[in-house]
Amino acid sequence: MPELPEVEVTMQEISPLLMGATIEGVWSSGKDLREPIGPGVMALVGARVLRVSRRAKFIVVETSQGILLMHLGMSGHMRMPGRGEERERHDHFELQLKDRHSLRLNDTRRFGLVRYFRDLGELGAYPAFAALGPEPLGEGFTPRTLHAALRRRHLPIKQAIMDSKVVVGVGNIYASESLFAARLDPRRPASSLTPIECGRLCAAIKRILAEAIRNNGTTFDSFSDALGDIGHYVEQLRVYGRRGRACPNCGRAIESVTLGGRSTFFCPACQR
DNA sequence: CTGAGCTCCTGGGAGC
DNA sequence: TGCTCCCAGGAGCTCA
Repeated sequence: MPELPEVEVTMQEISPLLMGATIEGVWSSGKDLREPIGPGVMALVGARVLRVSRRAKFIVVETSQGILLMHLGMSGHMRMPGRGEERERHDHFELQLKDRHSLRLNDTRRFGLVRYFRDLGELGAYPAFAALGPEPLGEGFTPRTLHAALRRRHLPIKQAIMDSKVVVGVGNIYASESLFAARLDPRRPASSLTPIECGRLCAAIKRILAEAIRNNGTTFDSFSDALGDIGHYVEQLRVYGRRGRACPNCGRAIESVTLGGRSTFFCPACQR
């Protein structure tokens, strides 16, 4: 469910709740997520939240007593329940805040992540964090950097842009959408893209992700943001999940193929 | 280094 | 109704 736009929307919504708050208690379900929630998180009790940000699909909560890194995985979402609201099935982690609502992570499939770091240095040394490529909406992601990153990659371009070393935050939905916007066939070898095509793709990724953030992300079965609002980008999807329906450009039927084990949607006429 | 394949986990829907 | 199979927004691991 969550790709970069969903994580960004979530981060923006939990930020006001967390900023300046004092963490009174930390609870976890005892079930492992992608990895066990280590006992280190208990160091956050008594801490004051100083900063909330996003890097790739990670939410980073900096406090006076260390850093909390959270990832929503495939099925995670945050809620901000008030006092006395019962926990729900698949709630796995909770920050209890002094004089405020709590923050709860609910994650059905448990592919999410909650991990504690003592400081920014330790976070920066975390391999999954250190190896991250450029932010798609940042200045570090340009046609030039994209072309350089793709030059030696022979796998399909769709898979390449989902590789976080190339660019972070582009998941399965927005990969198809971005390639449609850039008029590029998702099956093309990444190395075959010309600098001009890399320019189109870079611009398309930025535009699609920014649009999705403005629309509160995409709702499929259940994505709702931390305020319980649903995302509306699903109404804007041009190709994803639309096999057999008409291409919004040319009217030809959208096709689907499997690339890297993930379903991929495209217009065989518009995308070359 | 690259890329293919498998894995973690739960739940919903299709088909029989 | 109930079973089995397939699929789902992510990403880390191993192996060739």
